[in-house]
Amino acid sequence: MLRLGLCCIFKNEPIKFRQTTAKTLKQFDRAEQVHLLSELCLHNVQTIQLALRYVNDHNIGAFRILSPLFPRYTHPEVAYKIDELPQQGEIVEVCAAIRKFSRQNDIRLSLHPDQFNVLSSPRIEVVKNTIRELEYQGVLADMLGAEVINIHAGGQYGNKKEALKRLKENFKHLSRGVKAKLTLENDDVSYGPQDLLPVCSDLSIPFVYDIHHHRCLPDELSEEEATQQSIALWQSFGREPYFHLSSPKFGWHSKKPKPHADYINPIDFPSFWLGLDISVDIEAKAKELAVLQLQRDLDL
DNA sequence: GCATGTCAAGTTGTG
DNA sequence: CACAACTTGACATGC
Repeated sequence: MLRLGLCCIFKNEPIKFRQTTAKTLKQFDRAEQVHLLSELCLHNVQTIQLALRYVNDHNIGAFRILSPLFPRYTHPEVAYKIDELPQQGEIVEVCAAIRKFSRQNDIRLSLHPDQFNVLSSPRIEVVKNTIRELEYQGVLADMLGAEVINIHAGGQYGNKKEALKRLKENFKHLSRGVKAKLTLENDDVSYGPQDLLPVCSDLSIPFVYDIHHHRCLPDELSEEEATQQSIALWQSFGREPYFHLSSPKFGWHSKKPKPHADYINPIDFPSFWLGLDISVDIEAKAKELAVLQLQRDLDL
């Protein structure tokens, strides 16, 4: 079965996550801070429940959880742990319900930490912050039952080989739980499938194939080859492959094909993906509307 | 209310 | 050299 996945948020559905900033929090004393953070964390996990109910009702098989679900969890000046929050009990209960619901209904959950997470950086501070953030994502993943923590390989710094070597070295410093969930994804400017498949193989982690990025940054591998090699790697771990799909906002012939369009043009869905046992996250600005539209277009 | 500026963080390519 | 782009705008502030 091919399953489509929804990313993070909704366009039309009244399912909204909440956020705050460190600047706001710093106006309050610690007791007030944890009170506000508690409200936000509880609201956000309850909102995940709404989101999963929606995706289950609409035959959507995967959901990507937005990174700041626990707002400012790793911010150096306001960081906190769930067991500091007044509503920790409720938060933990809702998370248990989320794990149960997604397991019973076979909904895959993933995380995609944002661009500040760079395991290949030559700057020690950057790597330190990355590890801190990835460990937070690991906590989130364990609480919610997410299976994948997916990141990019980072910058080139004029020497991709050296950068990937640093990435592999820094990977060792992650906890076992995070290592078991981490995946690498090809990006649109630096690292293609050909660069990352061997790295993933070395690290014994899966490779998330983003075909839009591959079209922005082609390499010697064809789309079919990248697909096959990614599937082989996922299957070697007994796991279902994860792919990403988006359409270019300005068309493939424009100067900049990178920005994502509101919807997926069915032309951009590779015909050789049909019939495969894979999860395809739909990265489109119209969110749930784009997923439903593609389901109709592909006759799923 | 609504418009506007701000928010922790990295790296690259474009105009 | 400023800014957009990347998985994603939401929130605080000032009128």
